[in-house]
Amino acid sequence: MPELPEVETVKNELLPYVIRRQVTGLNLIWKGIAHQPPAAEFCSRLIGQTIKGITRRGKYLLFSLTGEEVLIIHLRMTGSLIVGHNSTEPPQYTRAIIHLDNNTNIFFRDPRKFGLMRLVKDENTIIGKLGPEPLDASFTPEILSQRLARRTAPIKALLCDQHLIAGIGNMYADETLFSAKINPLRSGGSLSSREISHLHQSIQKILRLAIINKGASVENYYRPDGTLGTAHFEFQVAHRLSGKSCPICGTNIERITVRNRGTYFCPHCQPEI
DNA sequence: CCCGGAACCTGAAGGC
DNA sequence: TGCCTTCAGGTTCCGG
Repeated sequence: MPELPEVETVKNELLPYVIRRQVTGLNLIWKGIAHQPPAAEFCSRLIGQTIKGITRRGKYLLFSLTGEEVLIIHLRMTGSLIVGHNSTEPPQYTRAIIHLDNNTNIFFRDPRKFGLMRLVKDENTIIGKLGPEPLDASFTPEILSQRLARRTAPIKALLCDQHLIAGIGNMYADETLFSAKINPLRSGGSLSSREISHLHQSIQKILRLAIINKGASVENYYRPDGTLGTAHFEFQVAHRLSGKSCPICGTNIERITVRNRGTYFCPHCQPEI
C-alpha cells in the first residue's frame, strides 16, 4: 500500500524521467482513472503541457505543469507508476499510459481501480485540508499534542486520519505504535506528554527508515523501475499473522480490527491503559 | 465538530 | 477441480 515513504520514493525516482518533458499523448485504457475533469477534457488539457517538477504532499503526487495547472495523482491502495520505453508492452492492469517526448511511457498500473488522476488549477482544493507533514521541521511534539488533545477516537484511527497528520496509513500506524509502545486502542486524548513525545520520535524514525529502504512492497507496490522496495523487511508487527511472536518479548502478536482495518500489536509491549 | 461504519473495487486465499 | 466467501485498505460519504 503506498503510504508516505512509498509515494516519496515514487516522486524521487520518477522525477529524472519526467522533468522538463512534454506530454505527447495520454491513453486512458480505463476512463474512470481520470477523475476530474472527465476523460475527453482531461486528455485535451494535459496533452501538450510540459512537466516542470513533482512534489509530494501526504500521499498525493503533484505534477506542476506549464499552463499553471497541476496534475494530481493518488495511488490509493494498489497503484504504481512504472517507467517504460515507447515499445514496452504495458504491465498487466495498466489503466493509463502517459506518453512523453523522450520516447518514455509512464504506465499507471492499478489492479483494483482505486487510484485516480485530477487536473486542477488550484491544488489547495484537494490538499488544502491535510494535516502537517510528519517529516517537516515544523511538525513538533507540541503540534502533535495539540492535535490529539481531547480526542476520544483510538490513536490508531487518528494516526490514519489525513486531516490530523498527512501520509500515515494502516501499516506505518501499526509500526509507529509498536515502536512507541502504545496500545492502538488508547484514545488520543489519554496520551501523556511523555508518550506523545515518544510517538512523535517513532513516527519520524519509522518513516525515515522506510524511505531509506525505498518503501514497503507488501502487496502491489513497485518502484518506477519495476523493482520492489525493502522496507517491509524492517517491519516488527505490521502484516504479521496472529500467532507470530513479538521480536522484543516473544509474546504472540495479536490482530484486532480498529475502524474496519486490520491492526497488529504486541499485547505485552503495548499494554492497555 | 467528532466518531464509527459502509461503500467503492478486484485479485488472492481459504473452505468445502 | 471449482465454486463460494472472505479479506485486503485509502478515501469519501452518511447517520448518530
